[in-house]
Amino acid sequence: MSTKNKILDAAEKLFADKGFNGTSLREITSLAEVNLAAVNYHFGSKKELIKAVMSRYMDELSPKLEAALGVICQSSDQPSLIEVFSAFVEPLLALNNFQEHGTTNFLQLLGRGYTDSQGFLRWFLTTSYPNVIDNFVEAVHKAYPALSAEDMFWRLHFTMGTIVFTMSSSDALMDIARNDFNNNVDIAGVIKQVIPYVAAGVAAPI
Amino acid sequence: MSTKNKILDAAEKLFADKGFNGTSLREITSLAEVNLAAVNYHFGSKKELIKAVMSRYMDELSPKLEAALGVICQSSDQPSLIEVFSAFVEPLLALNNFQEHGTTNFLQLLGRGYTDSQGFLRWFLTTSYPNVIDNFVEAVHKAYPALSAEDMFWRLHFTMGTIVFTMSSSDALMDIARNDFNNNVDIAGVIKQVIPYVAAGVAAPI
DNA sequence: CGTTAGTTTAAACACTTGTTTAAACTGTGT
DNA sequence: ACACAGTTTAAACAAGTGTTTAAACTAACG
Repeated sequence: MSTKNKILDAAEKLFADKGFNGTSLREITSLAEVNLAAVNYHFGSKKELIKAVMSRYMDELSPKLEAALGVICQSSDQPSLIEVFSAFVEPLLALNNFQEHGTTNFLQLLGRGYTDSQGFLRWFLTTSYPNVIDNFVEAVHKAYPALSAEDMFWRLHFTMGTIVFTMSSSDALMDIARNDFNNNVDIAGVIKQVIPYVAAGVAAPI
Repeated sequence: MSTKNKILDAAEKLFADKGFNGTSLREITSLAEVNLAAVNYHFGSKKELIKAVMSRYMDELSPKLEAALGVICQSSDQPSLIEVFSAFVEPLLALNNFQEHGTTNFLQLLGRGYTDSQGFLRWFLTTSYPNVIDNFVEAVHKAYPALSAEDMFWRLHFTMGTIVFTMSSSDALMDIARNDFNNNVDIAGVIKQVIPYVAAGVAAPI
């Protein structure tokens, strides 16, 4: 495996676990078993490394999401909100083939991107991958045409918050669920739980 | 104003803005216009300062929340979920009398507590103020008895995520809403938007 | 072989972090 | 006036941060 990929793998794991601010380059290079200076040689800076970690996932995920949402938009039937949100499931779970713990890591990283780093990552993501968001908004509008643009705006952000916040602490939550309910739930189980919740939230009467 | 309170006020503002990890003691003491060593003299460590900032709010808020939720629990009628969540509104908005921008600051800090600091703040809050959570769970159960303990657990965490995530980026969101919809929304308006969403989410069919 | 571009390495850089020290200052009570 | 507890202060501490440097290594090509 190349030095570059060793760094990306180690950084991904540590960033998801402890946040971008909370992870030092020395921790990353030590886990990756490469020299400290290799990060700046291959990526230029820590900020660029963060972008590279996120891009690796987004480049894999965004075409699949665009496609799945596009099918819903172009179908002649009116979709249910459950169907719209379910379009995310398979592409998200497929990240587990792409990388070990890919689904969890990506969703945790997404959450970090919103809370760490004063929003520079949010800006990077929304400007780099606007089609995903556009298709999503269109699909939701098709499923619930009565929703005004402003209500839509707020409810999509509430949904984003639910997903991202849940996933960024999903390890702790799954531990609690295991202890308190003897129910061995995994990331797919959490996604199954959250879809009815957000679908009902978006569908709430105005 | 005492040195201790000057530190608490400055720390609160900076913590809410940039997170616990992202704020240095020198930034705090410089904004508070006190000596650097004053933090360790009055609070012992940065960790204890974080706890103190949160405790100041929780000690103000938790009796009011317990009371408001207690009323619902002890009433003979079955409450709606909208009523349960509405019980939070007045105590939360009252924080604006307690401190400038108190509502926003507190909710942002709560969000930081879940994502920064590897969960030590979550542990501190749930063990220090268990009655609030217990009363809340009881009220929700009364409004929706069919919900199993496990489903309740997940949906309450989804709700927590919605609130906390929304509020931690509420400034940016309100700006967007102002630009895109010419609608001058404030924090009370956001709360009005979010209550139907979370109520519908928790009430979703199983 | 010798050259050269690409990569890895140890060391140092300048800077920031939370914490501690010991001296100076403050006001209150004797 | 003195003493003393409480508080503030400047300075230093050790440890950790991202980044840069220049030398060493590696492999491919003429």
